[in-house]
Amino acid sequence: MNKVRVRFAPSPTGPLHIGGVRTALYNYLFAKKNGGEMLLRIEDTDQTRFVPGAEKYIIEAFHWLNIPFDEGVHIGGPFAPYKQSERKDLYWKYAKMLIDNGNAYYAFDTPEALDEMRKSCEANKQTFIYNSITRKTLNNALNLSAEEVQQKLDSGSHFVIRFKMPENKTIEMHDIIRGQVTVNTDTLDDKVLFKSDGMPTYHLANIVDDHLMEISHVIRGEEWLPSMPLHIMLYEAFGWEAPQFAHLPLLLRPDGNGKLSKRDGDRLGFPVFPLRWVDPKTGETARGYREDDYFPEAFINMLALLGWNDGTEQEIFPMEELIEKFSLERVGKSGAKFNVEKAKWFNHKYLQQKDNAEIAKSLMLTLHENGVEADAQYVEKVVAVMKERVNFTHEIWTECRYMFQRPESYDPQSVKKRWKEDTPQVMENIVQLLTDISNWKNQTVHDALMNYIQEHELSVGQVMNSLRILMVGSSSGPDLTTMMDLFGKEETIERIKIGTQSIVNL
RNA sequence: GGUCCUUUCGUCUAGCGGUUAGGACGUCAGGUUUUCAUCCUGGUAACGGGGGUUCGAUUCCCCCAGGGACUACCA
Repeated sequence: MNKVRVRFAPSPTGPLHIGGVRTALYNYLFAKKNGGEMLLRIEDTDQTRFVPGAEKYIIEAFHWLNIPFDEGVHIGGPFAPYKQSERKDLYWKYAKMLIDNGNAYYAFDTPEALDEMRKSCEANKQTFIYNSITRKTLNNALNLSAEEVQQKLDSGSHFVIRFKMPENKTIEMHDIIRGQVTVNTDTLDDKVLFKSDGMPTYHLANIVDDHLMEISHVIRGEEWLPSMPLHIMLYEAFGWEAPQFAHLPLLLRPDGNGKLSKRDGDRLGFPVFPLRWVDPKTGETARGYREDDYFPEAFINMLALLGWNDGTEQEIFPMEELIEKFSLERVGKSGAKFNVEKAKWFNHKYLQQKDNAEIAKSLMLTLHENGVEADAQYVEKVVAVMKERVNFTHEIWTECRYMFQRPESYDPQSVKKRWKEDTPQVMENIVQLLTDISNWKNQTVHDALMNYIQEHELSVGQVMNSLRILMVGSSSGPDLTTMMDLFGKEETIERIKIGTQSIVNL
């Protein structure tokens, strides 16, 4: 087998969505598994759809994901340039080559005329196909003399170049994921290869570049399956060896039907993009996994398992293991609905494995943004006790503010349930008791409280939960004396005093 | 409408002719905990329908139905 070379070839028409990320990921895994290379090529042959910032976004996304390319627009390489608009001059030669060998022809039909025909066919419940039958009656070189064609070209008439699809030919193709796929050429049309604006279409540019860049495997989304026959025919027309194809199943919407799309994220409350995206025209923003505080490793792990598994019951795979175990043969055939809960679960799993100091570092940023300055060592200790309780780093702040700030209010329900007539008196005694503790530690505080409770024949739950309300503001949170240990003696006593006063005043 | 792809618990999936159809997320119940969460244990829940082939089909074939993609001088 030739060297494995794959490509990821997005169009810079907007942010990369997670389906695209998964396609790139599978390309990457496949390449690395087989000791091959992966390149990033920008397919910007449609000038009208160009979105500024999209290319930068794509590169940044892969940087965040820690998926490196071996060659590409951003790093160059032996087959540069890697942007199709910069390769523009090259495609004409290949289009001409197909004309010369009879596999393509000039066509002069106007878009309006074709539109008209499509409409009238539709009205008659028929499908207009520009193919071996209809091409005989249309405005193209096949129906004109060489002189007429030359005259049109010389006079600067707008033209396109179309592929001359053979008549009634059965094409049998092989897809690594889907196996044998068979199509009859009569259902296909004479696709435009070269547009009147002087740019190639996707089909031409893609085939030419894949060939020139020595791509061995084309791994792409299933939306491209219908054009696989055209692409195979193109390789044949050029006399080139075609790469192997693998068409990945699509990522579907979690609720209803259809392909996962840009809008779904906001509606359903989860990002469909790796990074936050701000539309340069409208200013609209779309959430990103990075900004939602997912670990890139967790995000990748989740995505990898959406359509692939290694046949065992393992679900947590670090990147190295994904590379080691990945195979296209084990990629599923049917579309997968995206599930946010599972995504969160993956992040939870990765959070538990992470180093506390590292989490603390990131948490400090969140704290800082919220105007909280905390000691790094303290934050790390908080992380150690709190991380198992949350899915995301930032939740150690949003869900556990009491670890950094005194409660601002006291949950009425909890107070009603736990706060009794004699509680203020008990708290006053406890303040005294705690004040006398010289060796402030989880254990000593715990023992002191337990002794007090026993001596006064109080209920453990009653006392501890009242204290918890004063520490946290509600009936939740980690082990009480662990928390008190973290807070320190002074803060603990302050919280008891302040809280008791506030509740009494209610 | 046409073409192609696809179809196992609510979701992601294992299964590649003979299984009590397994796992994970979710959900429910119980346990652990001074609370909540985590965690642990257990339960719930699936082969779209109809024909074949076969001693035997979730598994192979055909038809239907559902779902998806494509059907542009967009990728």
